[in-house]
Amino acid sequence: MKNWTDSCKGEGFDQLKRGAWTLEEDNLLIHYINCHGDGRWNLLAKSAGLKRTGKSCRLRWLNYLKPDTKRGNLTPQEQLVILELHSKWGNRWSKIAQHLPGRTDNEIKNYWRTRVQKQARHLKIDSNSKRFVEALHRFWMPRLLEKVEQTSSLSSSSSLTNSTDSTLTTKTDQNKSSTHPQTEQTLLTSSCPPQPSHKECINSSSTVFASNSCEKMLPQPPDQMSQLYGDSTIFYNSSFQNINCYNTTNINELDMIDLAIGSDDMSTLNFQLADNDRMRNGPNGDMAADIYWNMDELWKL
DNA sequence: AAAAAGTGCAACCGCTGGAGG
DNA sequence: CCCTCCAGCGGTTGCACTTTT
Repeated sequence: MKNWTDSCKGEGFDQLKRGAWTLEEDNLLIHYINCHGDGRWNLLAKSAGLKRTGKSCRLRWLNYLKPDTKRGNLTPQEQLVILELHSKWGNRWSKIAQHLPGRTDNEIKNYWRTRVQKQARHLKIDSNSKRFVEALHRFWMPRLLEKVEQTSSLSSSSSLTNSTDSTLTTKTDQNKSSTHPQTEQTLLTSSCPPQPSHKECINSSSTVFASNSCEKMLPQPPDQMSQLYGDSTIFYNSSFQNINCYNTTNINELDMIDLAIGSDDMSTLNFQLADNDRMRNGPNGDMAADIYWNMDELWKL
């Protein structure tokens, strides 16, 4: 079978450009897609006058130029979703990305490799091991939930979307996040069809929903924390031990995905300290404090 | 101040599978 | 079926930038 690269080696592809995209190229691609739509990427690349493979154009569009693509650090909510879904699905980045509106599979993959795997290295645990997953649920995710709560209280007077995107983005991210930020601001808003609304929530029994009407399906318990998150509404409880995921794009065909996390097998987790509270009382648990510190490093927001 | 090491992320690569002729 | 084209996925790389020495 001829692969993508082979199919691009024919006529007209002998002077293909590679590497970083220029402002002019971005403008060409955006303008062309605004006028003609995307798809048929090889044809699109030629028609738009881009000396790029269709594959490269597709990647640039989906990962960077497409409207509604979020930039900057992942919010604690997004990190929670990633950790949960990865524990269930593994490296199914695109599948995970479907539950994080505005985030790309590439971004999630990079997050996992640079942050999560780095933490696994610090702990000297295989990031694919059950032990590491347990560590995530035991130590990391509760802390993320705390972050969510803090964010919630801090941003009660303003929308979370705005506050997280602005306050959680480091100077470095601002510098790096876009090659041509001003171009995106000015060009990406024009003549693009609205993206489908996407909602996710985690209910009182820690259930993740992807639906257009999850609020209708679940009463909202009083002790539940909820958070507006762009087009999504996310509900968390505080235990986060069992998560069920309902993909209710078609509500009549509820697709329940059980994300139950085995929380009763912590004996395999070879940490010296048993619980979170003790871990946070540094003097009594140096090792755990180290872990805690390392995780804080990861979450630098 | 400069070099080395580390980090983060955009972009590329190879592969797979579906669609259509 | 077989072949080609294409879209999409996950893994990997290259490099700009930051931090450390």
